[in-house]
Amino acid sequence: MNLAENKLVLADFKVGVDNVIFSVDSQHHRLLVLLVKRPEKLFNNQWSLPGTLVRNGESLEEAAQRILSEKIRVNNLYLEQLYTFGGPNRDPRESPNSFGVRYLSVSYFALVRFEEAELLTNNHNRTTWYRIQKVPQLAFDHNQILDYGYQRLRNKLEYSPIAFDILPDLFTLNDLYQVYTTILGENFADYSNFRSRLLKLGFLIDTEKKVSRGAGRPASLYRFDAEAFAPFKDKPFVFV
Amino acid sequence: MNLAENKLVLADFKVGVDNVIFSVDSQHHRLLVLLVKRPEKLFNNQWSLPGTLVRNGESLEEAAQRILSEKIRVNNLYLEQLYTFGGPNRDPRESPNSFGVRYLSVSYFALVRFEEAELLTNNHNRTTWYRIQKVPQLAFDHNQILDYGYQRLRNKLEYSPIAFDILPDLFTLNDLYQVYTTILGENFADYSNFRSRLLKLGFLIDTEKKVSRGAGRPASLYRFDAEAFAPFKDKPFVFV
DNA sequence: ACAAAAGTGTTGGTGTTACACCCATGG
DNA sequence: CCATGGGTGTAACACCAACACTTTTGT
Repeated sequence: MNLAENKLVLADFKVGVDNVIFSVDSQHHRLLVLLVKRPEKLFNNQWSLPGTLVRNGESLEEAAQRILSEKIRVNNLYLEQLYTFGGPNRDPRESPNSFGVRYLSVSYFALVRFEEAELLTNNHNRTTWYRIQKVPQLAFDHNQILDYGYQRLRNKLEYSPIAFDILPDLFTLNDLYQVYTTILGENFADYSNFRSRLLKLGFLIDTEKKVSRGAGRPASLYRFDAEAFAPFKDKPFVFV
Repeated sequence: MNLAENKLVLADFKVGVDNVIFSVDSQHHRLLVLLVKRPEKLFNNQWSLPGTLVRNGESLEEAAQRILSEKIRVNNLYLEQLYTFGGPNRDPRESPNSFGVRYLSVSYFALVRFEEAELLTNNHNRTTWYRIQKVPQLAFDHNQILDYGYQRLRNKLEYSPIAFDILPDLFTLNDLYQVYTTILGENFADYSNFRSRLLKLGFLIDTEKKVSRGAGRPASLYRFDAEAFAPFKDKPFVFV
């Protein structure tokens, strides 16, 4: 078969799943992403997004769940599909003339709670949280995937209640505000209005419990009421 | 190889690309989607989204472009990736026990200008525009894909200048308003404010040319200035 | 040990801006 | 008859100020 004929032949694919897993360290106001150091020969010892290849009988989302649960133990998890990167020659395992098998990556976007997340298989620090600003060069096109995930995170934060998948069950209004400022940047809204607007919407329940963090007046602990949020589902701009 | 062993084996995929191609018939205020009647044995004569399988050396987007250019000739085109559907058993060509090859669909979202779009290969009406409300049951999971694309369309319309990929180069402000009402529904904004707000933003250029459509005062024709829009890129809620 | 100061959470007020609704005018 | 433009009331937000409750500091 010559090259011209080969161009008309259907490509055979292996499908990989790569996860962009975000978390927020509220204490230090840091946005974190989970990276793993590759044990495989290819890109050996380079940092990358945690990923795997899809097995027989496994859905894409199941593969995403599997690789996630191998790296980290969580109680809470938000997971959604991000984007599919599939140009030829994005994976060095492909032969240069595009004969043979192609590699395609379906990326997933995940949020976990930093305090509850327990890193597994952390031998020799091969699985670590990285500050988003300090992410090194990654294997494959994973920097591009990460950028895309970061953008999605900022967008979703504005209309979707994903902040509550990052925060613990009980949180102060300042905690919530801090999540927004650490992810979206300092200048996005006034705290005073942020407070009163969200409280008026009625899906934040004051538990009357108080916490003191260092000096200052103790803050009320709130929790998110998913049912009360239902009317605002997919309405744009609930937050900010 | 028994079933348990097989579960650990990497799946082999063929990758398909399916396009959700939207257009708006401004004259009749109709949102349209392009459907094709399948010539293949599988799902023969059922309506479906135009799609194809990815060939050797071809990127996903190239495949999307290819299938589009086979069905329709356009001057202008907006194209972006939509979602990847890849569960096992979504395609009847897969064997029921998930041995053998899997089929995965990367869907793309496209907008074309109705007046300029010329349907090709329209023998026996096998390629047609369908009103979104009248779409029949489609092959595979294409109804689901279409729903997802429709949702994306409505979302993007609010912050992205995609309306100008639907409208001709020159349009009246009422044309623009009609695009929004036919896609988003009647009750989304006041025409008077819609007008003045968009004009104040400065990316709509009045060409001073007038058109009379039936009775009434002639309307000014405007054109979209992409450069002047740049500052609003990715700013939420420019429109509506 | 007590009082003052400082720090943080909470609440309310004011001016500006954007929008819904309505009406007048022009071709 | 429809495009265009303007005018008014309301609601939301930015900015600012006051107050409440606690820890820290000074003597």
